[in-house]
Amino acid sequence: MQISKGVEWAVHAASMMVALPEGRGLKAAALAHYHGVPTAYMAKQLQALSKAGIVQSSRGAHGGYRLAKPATDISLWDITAAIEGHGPAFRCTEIRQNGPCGLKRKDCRSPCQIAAAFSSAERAFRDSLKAVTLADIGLQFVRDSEPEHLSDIMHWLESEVMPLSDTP
Amino acid sequence: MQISKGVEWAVHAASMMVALPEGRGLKAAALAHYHGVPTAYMAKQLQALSKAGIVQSSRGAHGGYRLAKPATDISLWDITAAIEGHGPAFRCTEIRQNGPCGLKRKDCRSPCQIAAAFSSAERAFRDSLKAVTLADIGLQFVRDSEPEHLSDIMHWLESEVMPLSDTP
DNA sequence: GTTATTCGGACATTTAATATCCGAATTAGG
DNA sequence: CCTAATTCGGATATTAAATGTCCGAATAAC
Ligand code: SF4
Ligand code: SF4
Repeated sequence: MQISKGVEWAVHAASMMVALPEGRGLKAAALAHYHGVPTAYMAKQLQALSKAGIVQSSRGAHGGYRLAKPATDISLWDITAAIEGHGPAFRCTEIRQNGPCGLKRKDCRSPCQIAAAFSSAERAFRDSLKAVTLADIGLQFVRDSEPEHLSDIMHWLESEVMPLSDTP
Repeated sequence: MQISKGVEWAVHAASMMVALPEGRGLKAAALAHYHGVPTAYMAKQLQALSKAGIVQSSRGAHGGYRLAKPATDISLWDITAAIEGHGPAFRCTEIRQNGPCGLKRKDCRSPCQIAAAFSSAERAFRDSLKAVTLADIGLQFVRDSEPEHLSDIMHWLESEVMPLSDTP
């Protein structure tokens, strides 16, 4: 019942990419250094986002990552699922088929009330995260931050994002 | 983002206790054997339920477990929290304080939008599980099961529950 | 008081999360 | 066109957590 901390890192990295100019990217090392986390492990999360089609990667010199689609089309659930997997949190092991009063497999066609209740709770969790997009996060962040802090970030971005190829 | 399978076992065990006659109990070994799971590990889950005040335990000869309060007052969330802990699934490591543009601690008094979104999603999850009680599970189980199967269970219960002390 | 029985917490083992490394692929530049 | 620099990608260690096991403390029957 713990969410991997890689999810937190991935969300932060993706949020940073929202502010990127069109056709530019950020390399994994820069994102890791900015957030003060191990480079190789941050790269692993970006890899997962890439496989899920959330970010686009360019290899070789002047390569890096950028968002693969508009920020309004990327929800927090998309990122969470990309890192943690799409499988359900409550894993039923069908122990009702065990023991002295075990049911036959044919009597287990429909999930029991217990499994249904957890499934419903997880759906509520997912729907809540699906309602929040990276665009929302970015907008609120700009609103709530000190102008001075935003200026620092823009400055850092320019120093890292400048030398980038625009070919996809 | 995985729920321990101990939760599944604990819910099954607690559901079984709903059917117990007043003042009777079931020992850990019986519950474990009935569900076809390791005895000692099932005992561990029951221990957690006991500490959380969900079940009451009696030691010594003819000891065992019984529900500590009415089935209508025990929700699936109560059981889940007893096994998995009450802490949040999304653990914020405050990485916004790291790196070249790190914020000062005093600027982090309020949680950011990311943490707030996950907190809200978890609340939705909890509320959904809180709405389902052991009484609901028991009632639906009786409705959906074959009479033959219920008869088997009653038979087994009588053979296990008979020799029990009624002193708390 | 003795003994049989059961829960309780302390102790191994296995699995998953965390962190790291080096090769494959691509591009810039000559 | 070829080379070298650079970056991503998957395979590989390490650490933490979940899973599974054991024996002592406590209780009740006799
Ligand atoms: S009865 Fe429900 S929770 Fe139990 S094993 Fe079957 S589907 Fe899973
Ligand atoms: S910005 Fe939000 S998610 Fe990131 S470290 Fe701070 S509270 Fe956590």
